[in-house]
Amino acid sequence: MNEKDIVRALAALAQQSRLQIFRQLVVAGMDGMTPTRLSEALGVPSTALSFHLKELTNASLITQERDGRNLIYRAEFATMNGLLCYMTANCCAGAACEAVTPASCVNC
Amino acid sequence: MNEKDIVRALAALAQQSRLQIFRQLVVAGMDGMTPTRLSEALGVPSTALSFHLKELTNASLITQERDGRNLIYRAEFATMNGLLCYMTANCCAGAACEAVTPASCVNC
DNA sequence: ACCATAATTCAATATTCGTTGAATTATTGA
DNA sequence: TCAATAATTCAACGAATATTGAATTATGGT
Repeated sequence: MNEKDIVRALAALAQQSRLQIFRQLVVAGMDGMTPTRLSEALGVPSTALSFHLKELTNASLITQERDGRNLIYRAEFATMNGLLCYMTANCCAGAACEAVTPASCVNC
Repeated sequence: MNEKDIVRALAALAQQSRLQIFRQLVVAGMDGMTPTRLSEALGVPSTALSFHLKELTNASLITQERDGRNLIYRAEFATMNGLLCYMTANCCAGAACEAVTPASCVNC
């Protein structure tokens, strides 16, 4: 994940509706959710929802899979993890400090 | 940290120059850096730098302290940590899953 | 007080973003 | 194939963002 990917992912999350959508999908886990359910749960009109789902998909923060006439969206945890790691990288030039490093960032 | 704070922080980081500034300050740790040094290190013109520093400050991602004729900016690790926690909260409805939870998020 | 340095504010501009409603595509079931 | 459901695309608009150069404020040293 390079700088451009990180900016893209952050921009995708830096919006109320999209942050809510993403968090909803994080909670849903591997079950995922359909646009219709997301729309009901969050009160986002379907046309706006489509737009936001595309933004999140372009940022690789969510994935899409078709199941009959429904689409299932799921959070992409690998991307989220990459984001968390990037932000704390090289913290305090490596010295012990007050900063937080996500548990799984040993190999970032 | 509520939803609005999170969106504000993410928006502040969702821009190439500001992400670079923030990371530079994360690396600098508690020493911090002056606008002049940041400008030199990153090649961001001072007027744009001021704008971006204000954005990051408004988002509580960095702090400002005066030292003589210099200002010293520092990363605010507490806010960054809040951000990391927020994104993984209630992951997979609490079930064991592939998601990452930052080490210090027990009390989020 | 004066000058130089440090940094910010202001005004203007081009670009990007979010939302809405209408129209369109895709899939299933009768 | 026809109707219904699921979801997306398109066009249009107002609002927010990033960048630039010029002007301004604040501080320290002589």
